[in-house]
Amino acid sequence: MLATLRALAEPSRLQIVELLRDGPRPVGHMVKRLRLRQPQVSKHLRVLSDAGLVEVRVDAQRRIYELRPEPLRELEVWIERYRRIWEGNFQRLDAVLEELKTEKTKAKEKKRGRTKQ
Amino acid sequence: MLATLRALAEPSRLQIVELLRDGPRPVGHMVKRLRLRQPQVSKHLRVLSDAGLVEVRVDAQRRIYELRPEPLRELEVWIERYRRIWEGNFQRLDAVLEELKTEKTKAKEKKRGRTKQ
DNA sequence: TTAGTATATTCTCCATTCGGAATATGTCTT
DNA sequence: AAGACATATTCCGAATGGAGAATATACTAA
Repeated sequence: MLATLRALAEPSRLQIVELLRDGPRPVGHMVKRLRLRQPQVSKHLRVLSDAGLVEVRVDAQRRIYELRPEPLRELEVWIERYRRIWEGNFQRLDAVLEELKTEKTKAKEKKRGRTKQ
Repeated sequence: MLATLRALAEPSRLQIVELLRDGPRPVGHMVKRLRLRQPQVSKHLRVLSDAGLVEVRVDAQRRIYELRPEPLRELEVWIERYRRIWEGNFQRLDAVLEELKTEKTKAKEKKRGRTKQ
């Protein structure tokens, strides 16, 4: 999860992933497409590979990189848990504030005047 | 998109976001939950705020932070575009390899013996 | 074997980023 | 007003991470 995010949170790597969305590609193909030199592309692919986001297939001197679905699925599942944020409302805030207030045993329930607004 | 990923790709910030999944919370609440001191929490919240992932509401001396749905929705939409990777197959690889081969005008169509496999 | 092609790795430099400590700002209470 | 409370900001040092250049590895072709 975190590994996936860290790998994706870099412009060049995100570009590589988007490129691979169209299907498996050899390194040289990406070098031409992106504004990166071959060593950087290889290094980024290494990171993506360590994160499990891509896998390699060898074809003679070529290395064909391909997206692996699992990490993206995971990420999708993770986000799904946030769905209710843009669907139902949840506001159980009062209870939490209460908890904090009463921590100092200072129950004072009279604030209605919000400073800004 | 990238901003969202960058903001989420940090352990403490990811924790903060997960914490806020349960609803809006003041800074002090997070300080107690996480293994972070108040200034670091504020700093991370700053980053999350700049990325549009959270918004603040002022309540006296308290700042109540709350998740904003938009960036997460965006992220979800982005991932949706990858669905076919774990659903349908796409393999249009041959064409790409061909393209690369013929670039040097060296049309040689006889490789059947993949090195490994 | 030698040359050529495709990709990976190493090293160095520079910028970014995180945590800690100290301090600043703003609000409440009395 | 003063002091307490909640949060934000600044400065610093250490660690991380990315780009470039040079080099290494691996396979192919002749």
